[in-house]
Amino acid sequence: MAKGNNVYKDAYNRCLGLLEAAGSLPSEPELGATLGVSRTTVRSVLARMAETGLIAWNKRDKKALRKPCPDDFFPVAETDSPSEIIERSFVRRLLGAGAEAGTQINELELARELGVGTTSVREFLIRFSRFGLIEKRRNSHWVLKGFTRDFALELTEIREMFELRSAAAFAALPQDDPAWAELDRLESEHHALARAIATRFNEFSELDERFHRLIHRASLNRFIVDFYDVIAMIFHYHYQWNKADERQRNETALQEHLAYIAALRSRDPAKVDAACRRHLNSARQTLLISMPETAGDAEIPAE
Amino acid sequence: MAKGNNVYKDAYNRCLGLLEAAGSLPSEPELGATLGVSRTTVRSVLARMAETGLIAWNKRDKKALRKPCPDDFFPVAETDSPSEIIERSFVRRLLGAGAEAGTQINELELARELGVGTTSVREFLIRFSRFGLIEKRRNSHWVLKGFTRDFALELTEIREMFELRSAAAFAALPQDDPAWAELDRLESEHHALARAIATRFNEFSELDERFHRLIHRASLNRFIVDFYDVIAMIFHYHYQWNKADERQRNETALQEHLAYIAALRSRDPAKVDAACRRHLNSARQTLLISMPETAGDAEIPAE
DNA sequence: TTATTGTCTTTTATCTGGAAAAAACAATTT
DNA sequence: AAATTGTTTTTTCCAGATAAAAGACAATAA
Repeated sequence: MAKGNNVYKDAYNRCLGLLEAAGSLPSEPELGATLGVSRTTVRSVLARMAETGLIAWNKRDKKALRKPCPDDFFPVAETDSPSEIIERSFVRRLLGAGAEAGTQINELELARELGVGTTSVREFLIRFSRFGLIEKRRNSHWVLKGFTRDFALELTEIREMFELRSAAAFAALPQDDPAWAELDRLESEHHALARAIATRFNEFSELDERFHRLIHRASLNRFIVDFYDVIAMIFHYHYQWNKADERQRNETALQEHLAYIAALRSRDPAKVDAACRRHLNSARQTLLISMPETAGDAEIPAE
Repeated sequence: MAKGNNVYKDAYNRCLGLLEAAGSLPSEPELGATLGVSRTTVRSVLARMAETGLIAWNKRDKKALRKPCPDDFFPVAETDSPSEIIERSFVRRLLGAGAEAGTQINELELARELGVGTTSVREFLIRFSRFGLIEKRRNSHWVLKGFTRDFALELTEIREMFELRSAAAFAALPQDDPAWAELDRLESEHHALARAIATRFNEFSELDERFHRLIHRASLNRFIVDFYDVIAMIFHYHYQWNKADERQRNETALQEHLAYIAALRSRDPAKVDAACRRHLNSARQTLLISMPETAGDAEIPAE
């Protein structure tokens, strides 16, 4: 037993999408670039597509012979890498119930439950430790620190410090910096979403992340930029199953973003600071309200 | 092949020290606590000590029979875990020369050169990635970002932000907080070292770390506390072979610490801020001056 | 009783092996 | 020539195995 072939399966599934849209496929290197995989994987994908009669593959020609049907796709469960499987399942437990602070984490047990090797679990835990939710006892087990109110407060404290600084840096960016064009684009997306907020409110979180990452990037500081991963992880998973008031919450945040964007454009430090503070305050409130009062009494969502 | 026995060897060596100092050894659990290992390891240590005629071990009695001689110690090279071996050697290269930004890191090659398994190398790289000096390409190699001037500036920017906030929090600590007593203790150590600075200047860096960690802890924020690990790593390794002006540098810093401590005691936010700024400024200057102008032209110290 | 020792079980740390994926190289095709 | 395809080599990813170390339980001594 060795490496799984999830990269291939995932690339294959995505390639089916491309095929359906275009009717034929580009060169191997180009395909590799768009799918984010090597040519070796691209060729495996093409080989199978030819085999199953999806395309006629002759050197440069890759014409679609028929539309992909649902059966052509690999089951999504098989397109995840062990590390993705572990992350989803681990974070779900962690942010959900039954995650009393102080609980110890057993690598072997986790590996068995999830059907992955211990190496993957270990590597995941090491990677995950930077989020400040678990801690290692030297030569011994990991300990859960818990997704507590304290954690949320510590997280938001840093976030506010970093974002205020980034926003100030953003406002000071020269007029020809590409970030301004990117901000324009994001603003239009905000307006578009605002017009259809009643039905598309669930698209906000992705926009939110792109917006804040853009701001953070203006800091030109890798530690600030990287820290946004922690925030994004928490928001991504926590709100995924905490849908209370989602629509209202997103609508408010969207309007705050628009005000924030206007402030950035004004390039007036005081206005930027005020708009940024207002938004971060409400983001903090939203997070705190949606959290269990004491660790461990949140609802666990069905898998 | 499996796990090495470096924990045992290291514990054994340290236990020889205890034996020499005390003439006899305490109970197994107590010994385990002082050495930071389990009873299982303690018993292996005792067993060997009995075998080699160092102690007479009969249940509760563990009397020294003779003084440990140099031959009794395991070679220090054998007391390091693979992960420690990798860290030292990797960081040495990284902060030294031949570490052009953009260079790619080969797990297999590194493992072979250092005589360790690839798993250890992988785990090390994952752990090390939080320092912001390397970056992973998905499904591919790691890339060196380099110990550059930019890195130093980004690092110090965060450090200053965090420490100013921590220092303010420290000054606001209630009078009965144990941190004040700890500060008193550190102050005396500073005074003691100041009196003997001519000969003991090299003891400063350890004191420096303890002092700054104490300050940072007052933030009560795990992200701030954890970030000090990045700073400590850089200072630890970088200054280990950059000894230019070490004495003068340490003497200046020591005096700045004393002023900083006095400011904290005054509990006057403006004074704290000023003293903290002064020290951080000179720390930044020191780091920048001691760095190669362009990445890769530093001297590599002999191993 | 309570701490300590003796023994047994579980878990971690690390190496190895091998398939998947990437990367490098060579041969074609436009 | 420049890009694309065909082929070979290298490297990563991950499961499995195992000795070391930790932890748990039982027996014994103070």
